[in-house]
Amino acid sequence: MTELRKKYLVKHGIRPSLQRMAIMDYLLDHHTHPTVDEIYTAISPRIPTLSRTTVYNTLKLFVSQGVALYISIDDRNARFDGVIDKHAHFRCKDCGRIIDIPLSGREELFTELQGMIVDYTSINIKGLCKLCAKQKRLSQAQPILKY
Amino acid sequence: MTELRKKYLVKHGIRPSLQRMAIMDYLLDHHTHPTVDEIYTAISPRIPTLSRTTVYNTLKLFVSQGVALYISIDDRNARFDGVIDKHAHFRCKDCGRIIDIPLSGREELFTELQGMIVDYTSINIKGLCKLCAKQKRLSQAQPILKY
DNA sequence: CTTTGTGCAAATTCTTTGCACCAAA
DNA sequence: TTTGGTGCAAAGAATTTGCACAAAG
Repeated sequence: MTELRKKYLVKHGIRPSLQRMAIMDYLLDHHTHPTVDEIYTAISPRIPTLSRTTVYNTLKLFVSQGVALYISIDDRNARFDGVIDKHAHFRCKDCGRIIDIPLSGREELFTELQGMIVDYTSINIKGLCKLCAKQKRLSQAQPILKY
Repeated sequence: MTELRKKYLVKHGIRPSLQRMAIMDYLLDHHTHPTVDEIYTAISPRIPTLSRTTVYNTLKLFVSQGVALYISIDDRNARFDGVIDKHAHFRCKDCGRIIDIPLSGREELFTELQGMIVDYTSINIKGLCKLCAKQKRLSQAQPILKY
């Protein structure tokens, strides 16, 4: 398990330090598109000497080596994704969750644009997620009476 | 001209102050997806008392009233667009320019996602623009000799 | 022993907030 | 004369930088 993850990093030219493994583990175990702070807070107890700087450094390295994606759907913080296959991101304006939206193939456009060289296309969708949309529908169907 | 712009703001529930008109003018005259600072720097000479706070306030108002778009393709700064019809944005990693990419219709997906309510979809593309791609091709074709 | 990684503290940058003054309805 | 707009200065938050020490090849 740990060996597998180690190999994964090495394969992408990343020396597998304790911190880097822990951060990669976190990304691959939690598909929540975490912020730097979320990662730091989660891992900190296990690696008490960990610093935010290292988390920043590591994520920057991961992105440059192509094992993580930088997601800019949240205006406040940078978010990161260890799942690197093509998919869109949906951000719910009520609960704030960021949900993966699979691309069915037809949407994988813009790999070529006359004369331009496309590296990467990101699709960000904003609105209400299923749960929040449902709650809204319910609260509208049975409005709270105001006296 | 000024009357037209005034009417445009009023139509969208925005009181047309000098500052707001100037900022909307700037957005509609420069399709460069400017940052707050770029707008501030450009307009400041004509309105010497202008503050960055007002630019922030105004852009937030514009976005909430639907006359401007918030663009998060640039990791460093918020960028804004006065052109509100659907199009994608391309950011060149060399020159940094942000270029509009028209959507041919087929790409205007994600207006409905089973159960979710979609407000807005943004498509951000990164790579090399035509000019920078050309320059790169040329420099590779005629490499500088090193002695 | 030389290169690379980590982590602290300070600095920087972008954005927001609180508040007083000004302007328009 | 009340509501809304502007702008200064300060605060806040996220990220970067400089540097010294630690670890690994």
